[in-house]
Amino acid sequence: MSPENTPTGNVPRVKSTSISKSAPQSSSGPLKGLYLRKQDLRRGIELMFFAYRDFTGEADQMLSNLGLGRAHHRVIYFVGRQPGMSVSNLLAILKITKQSLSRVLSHLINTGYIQQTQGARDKRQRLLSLTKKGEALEAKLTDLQCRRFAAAYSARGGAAVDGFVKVLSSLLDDEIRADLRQQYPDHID
Amino acid sequence: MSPENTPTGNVPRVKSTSISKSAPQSSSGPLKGLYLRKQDLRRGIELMFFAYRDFTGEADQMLSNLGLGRAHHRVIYFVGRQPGMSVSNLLAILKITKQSLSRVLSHLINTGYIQQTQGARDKRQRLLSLTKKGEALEAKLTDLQCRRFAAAYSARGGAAVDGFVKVLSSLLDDEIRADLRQQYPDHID
DNA sequence: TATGATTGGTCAACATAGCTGACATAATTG
DNA sequence: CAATTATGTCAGCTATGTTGACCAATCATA
Repeated sequence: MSPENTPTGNVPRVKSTSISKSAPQSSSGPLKGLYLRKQDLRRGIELMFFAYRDFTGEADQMLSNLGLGRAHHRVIYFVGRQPGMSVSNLLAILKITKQSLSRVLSHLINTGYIQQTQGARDKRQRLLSLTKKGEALEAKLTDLQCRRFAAAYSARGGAAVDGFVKVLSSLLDDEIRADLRQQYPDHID
Repeated sequence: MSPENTPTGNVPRVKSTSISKSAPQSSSGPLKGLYLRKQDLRRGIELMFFAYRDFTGEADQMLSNLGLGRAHHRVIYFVGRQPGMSVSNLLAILKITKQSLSRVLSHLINTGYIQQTQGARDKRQRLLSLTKKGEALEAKLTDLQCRRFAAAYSARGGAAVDGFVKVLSSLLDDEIRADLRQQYPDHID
């Protein structure tokens, strides 16, 4: 059989785990707020897993047709977001080693998606930017993901989007949240 | 390049991107809803990337101390969530190949985190469940992640949590959303 | 100006976690 | 009995992360 999906007989049913809606919670005191029940927290965990997978899935598919992977996508995305970015800046965002970055970045430069120019103030710096080809790909990939977000956002409305952004922000490590707050002037935080 | 952002400076400033809150949007028709501006959608993309990384980071660390990885965590999590689950069921949830699953699952069985029993109705099935050792690890890992969610949820309140769940649900592929709706009786959808 | 720190690159080796293809075994089902 | 299903296994490939060791150019400063 095709090993991946097609549950055939047994669909992911989870009766046994699901505590009934109004059942009191064993591990906690009284009235922690209904959204803090263990089942709600676990739903959050699972939603993150599934949503992240689906969110990246379409782009991953498009990338693999070009012989690229998700790591290339990240580089293209963040360089496109901030052209003229230095390598160390990119490393700080991605939080991977320079050896890991080197592999994908060299490939993107060799295949004409990214160009680098020497820094004016500091000549050691390689300032990265997208080529026309890189811009075209970035636009296609970002459009794909933006469409998914636009659909979700408009299906749920502004109040839901607000809550979404607030909660996601609070899931971040403090340091990262501070960075993002700087970058988005009207960030909800 | 993409017409929306273009900082052209190098610093992580995104001033040029940030159209003022009430400014009309160039690429779209009138009044698509303020949260549908390109910058808002990109913020969503980035929040997903950073939040997912931070969300998994602490557990990854704990796992690596035990010589395990994120793939093991997923298996432990979903088996813990639904004890007695069959291998094909798990494959359907994880959407990886049986060869990939085999590697981590065998390891978890050999190291005593997971046990399997023959199915009663269908003797071909291997029904998976956590051992005591597995339960202990699952509890530690899930608690870590639940604490992060509990902090975010209580920092932002029930309305925000509601929006968070709604938007994440709408980011899912339709098929997955249907599955999750079944599993959570009071799922917002 | 000499020294040390920073920016960036490179080689080599390794680990994790995905993938494909091919094949095997046992049990169920028609 | 034959086909399908559930599961496992061997072999090999790829993408993307990791360490560790070095090197070169440039910058900043004592």
